[in-house]
Amino acid sequence: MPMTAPLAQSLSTTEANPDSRPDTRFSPAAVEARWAEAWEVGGCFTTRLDAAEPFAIMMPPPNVTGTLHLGHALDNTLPDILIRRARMQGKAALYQPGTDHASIAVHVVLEKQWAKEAKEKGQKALSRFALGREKFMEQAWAWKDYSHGQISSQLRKLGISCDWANERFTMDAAYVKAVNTAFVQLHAQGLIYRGQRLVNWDPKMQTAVSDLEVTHKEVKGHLWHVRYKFENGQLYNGNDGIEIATTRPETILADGAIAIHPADPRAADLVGRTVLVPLANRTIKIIADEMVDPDFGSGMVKITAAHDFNDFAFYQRHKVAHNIPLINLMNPNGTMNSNCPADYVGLDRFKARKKIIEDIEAIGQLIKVEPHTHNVGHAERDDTILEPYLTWQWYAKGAPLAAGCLQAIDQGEVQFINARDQKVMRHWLENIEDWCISRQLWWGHRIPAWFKGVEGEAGFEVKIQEAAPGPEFGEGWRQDEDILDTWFSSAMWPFATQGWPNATTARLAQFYPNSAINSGRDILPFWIMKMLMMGTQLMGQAPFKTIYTHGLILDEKGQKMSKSKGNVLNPLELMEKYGTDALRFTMASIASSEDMRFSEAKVEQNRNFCTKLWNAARLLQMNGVSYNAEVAKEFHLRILKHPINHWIVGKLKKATIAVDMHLDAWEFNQATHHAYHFTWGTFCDWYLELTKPMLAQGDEVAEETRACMGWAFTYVLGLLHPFMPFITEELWQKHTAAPQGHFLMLQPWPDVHIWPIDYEAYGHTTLLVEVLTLLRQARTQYKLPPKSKLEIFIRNAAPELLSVLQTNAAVLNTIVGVETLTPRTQAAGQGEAMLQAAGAEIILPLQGLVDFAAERARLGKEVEKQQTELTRLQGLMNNPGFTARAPADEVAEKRSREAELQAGLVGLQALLDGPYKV
RNA sequence: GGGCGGUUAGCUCAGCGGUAGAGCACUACAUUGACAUUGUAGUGGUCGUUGGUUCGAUCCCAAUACCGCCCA
Repeated sequence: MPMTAPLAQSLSTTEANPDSRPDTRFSPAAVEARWAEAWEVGGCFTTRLDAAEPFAIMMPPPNVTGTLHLGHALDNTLPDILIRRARMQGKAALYQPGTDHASIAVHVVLEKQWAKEAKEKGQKALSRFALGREKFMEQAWAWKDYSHGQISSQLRKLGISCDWANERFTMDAAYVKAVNTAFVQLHAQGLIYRGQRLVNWDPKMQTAVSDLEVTHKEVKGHLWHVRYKFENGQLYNGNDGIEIATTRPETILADGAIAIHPADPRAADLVGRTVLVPLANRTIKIIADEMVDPDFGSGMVKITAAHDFNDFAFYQRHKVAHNIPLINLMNPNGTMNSNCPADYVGLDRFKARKKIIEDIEAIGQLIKVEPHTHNVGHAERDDTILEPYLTWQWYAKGAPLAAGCLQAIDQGEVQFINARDQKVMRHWLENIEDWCISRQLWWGHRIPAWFKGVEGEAGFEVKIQEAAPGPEFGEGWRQDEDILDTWFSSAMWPFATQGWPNATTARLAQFYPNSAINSGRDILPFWIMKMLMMGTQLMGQAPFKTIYTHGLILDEKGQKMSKSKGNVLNPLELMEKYGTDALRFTMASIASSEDMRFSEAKVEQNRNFCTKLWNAARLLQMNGVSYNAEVAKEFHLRILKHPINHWIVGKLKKATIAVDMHLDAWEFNQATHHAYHFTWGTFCDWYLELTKPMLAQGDEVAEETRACMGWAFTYVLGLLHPFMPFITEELWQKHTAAPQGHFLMLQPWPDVHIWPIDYEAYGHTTLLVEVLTLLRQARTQYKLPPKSKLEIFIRNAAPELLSVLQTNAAVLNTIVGVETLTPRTQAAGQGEAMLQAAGAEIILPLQGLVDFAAERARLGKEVEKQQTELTRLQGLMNNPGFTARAPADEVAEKRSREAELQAGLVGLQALLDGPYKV
């Protein structure tokens, strides 16, 4: 007989067509696209700008460098869960979307593209300098449009509920205005200055990068030992010169001094003498300084102030006393410049190194070469070996900006979800250096500074202002060619997105400071610290109240995901295969401040969870249960009679409280744990099983149960909605009696605190569940045929236990096959098994089914186990320290457990000594 | 060299003062019944080591070993 006929009769009125009976599996693809659009069209994402309590989080703006990866999925799912809950709680929830122009990263992307295209055509790769600034910017904007389109469509697919109407890009006109204003203000406050010093220079991109963007890597190189001769063939202690070891021989041509440790025994003899720089034939002084490590190399080092950070510091200490030259040997692209002898001019820095070694060897001054491993700075973005390089740059003063942040932290204005972040942040702030904020790139915010004359020379002038200097300032002004570090603009994200510097915008007043910020721990110093600086300085208040960071997503083997390793998982593919809800739930369930191992198996597990939920809905539907807003509204908890219905209300309340508590604490993994186990383990495995016989009764119990099930499931959907928006919306809409244009997404969050709970009824059901569990165990253990029926007895049962078991005779029958349950006073005898449950003895007549030896062994083990626990408890009770000092409920609890064990042991022992005696 | 973490079941991880939990894996049984993307039951751990605090320590403190990340 086909299933559909009887089913159709039991369908709820809203689902009259039998053909629309849902399949046993949830098909996410169509459903997701439909709701993503309906929510947006239905205005669900629009931020309330009324007096509601604000809850604002700024999206960490993805770089417009391509498409999103799993890290983005995590970064956006977590805040979206809180935002969706806040929206349901009736708050003015704002998840501020937007993208970051990602200056150097976009430069790298474009250059890679050109290199690829050129290779295909067999041509030489284009450089941005050949293209020119204007054409370059056109290409960059085109790329931005492409990447932005990808990103926003992916975020929509992820179900991220942000206020798209207010989306921002860090290079929008209004944002540019904000950045310029910030630069001018910070300069006026004396926090930005121009300085000439060594920077980390990327010769490939031809720009400065900040200290934080330098990755130190171990590189296998060499240590070249070179003889520096004394002038005119002089000898000291029989030597015609000194030995200097260097890892960078190409800088020899710029040597300005030799340094030796003052405590070095040779120092007395050598300090103050001069030596000849090989090949250059200039004389330089030997100077004492404690920076030298006497145990490294030859114990003396050459000083090349324009090409080494330590040497530059040495230069600052000694330049006045010793008139040390500061020689720059390189062009911005890493080739040797005209300060070198003609033979070297124009050579690439690494070719020059090779040639210099050859030339020094040719004149007999190369003593030896040793292999040597050392740390070399690489550019984080393009992996080029960086060059310490002398340039003029703009700097932001670290210390005063950090002071404001430290004050905000000290005063508790900002809370760190992860205590360690506060330690790390303090460490950064307390050891801060000035921040190089200018970059010699094009894609970004051109610095609002105007120059006249040659920098470093007399008559040079600078003006800091948003517009070009007018004619009243005379001719010859030019705007600084440089742009700002990307982090300068993203540091303003919490307020520049809300209308700053226009201080009167309602959004700014409502949403600043933001409620929280969320990001990967890896950008704590880049972004979160910079936002703290800008916020405290420009807004006078920390930009957010809560800081949450998470670790990195690793693959299932604990390795970093990377294209070269081929272990990258694409969120879009996972969403297609398992559904967005499964991916979102997985993200929340693995969220951690530590690095997280991600695996497809976890997504699969959560896809199964979706299937479970889907089929639970099917069961309700097949039983004529409606679950929707109307049912929920008309349902009155106070009129509930049946203890099992009271029980599920209590369980749902407990689960919701737990989910709320963990979400408040940003403990997403714990929140999903409670939501998952309540839904699957309590609601589906127990409640939906317990209610089957209740519904079959067809009386007022069935009626009440049907109503309660529908009510409870409505709230289960609400509870799960922030984690799994699509499937929950689909199920809710499928049967909802709510008017058109209503969404689960906008339903009130379960307000469980007003739910009355009948704890007595709840407790009785707990007893019932305990008995059912024991009987299930017994059925397995005694290998009872699955469909066999039992006639059992109960002894020493408390009246409430007896009552709940008798009330639920149908449940006992359906779930554990108990046909009759009869109280009796006689203990278990021959051929009977005894189970201890809820303080009573349940007796199963199992004539012929019990292996007496095995049963004796089991009971013996049980006695042993209980005896061990009893002994421990008795020890505790005899310990006056415990009874006197432990909390009273703790003592009372142990005491009652002790009594329970004692009674139980008597029963077990009686069985062993009586019917089970060998 | 400095800073910050981690070490709990075969694997991945929760828990964090009253001698331990989940998912996966594994074992047994079940399957016309919402769901085999299933159900029921079970196996599996001296919570890295050593001290200390405490009536009581996986949990707090200290030392130590190993592993990891960040900075220099």
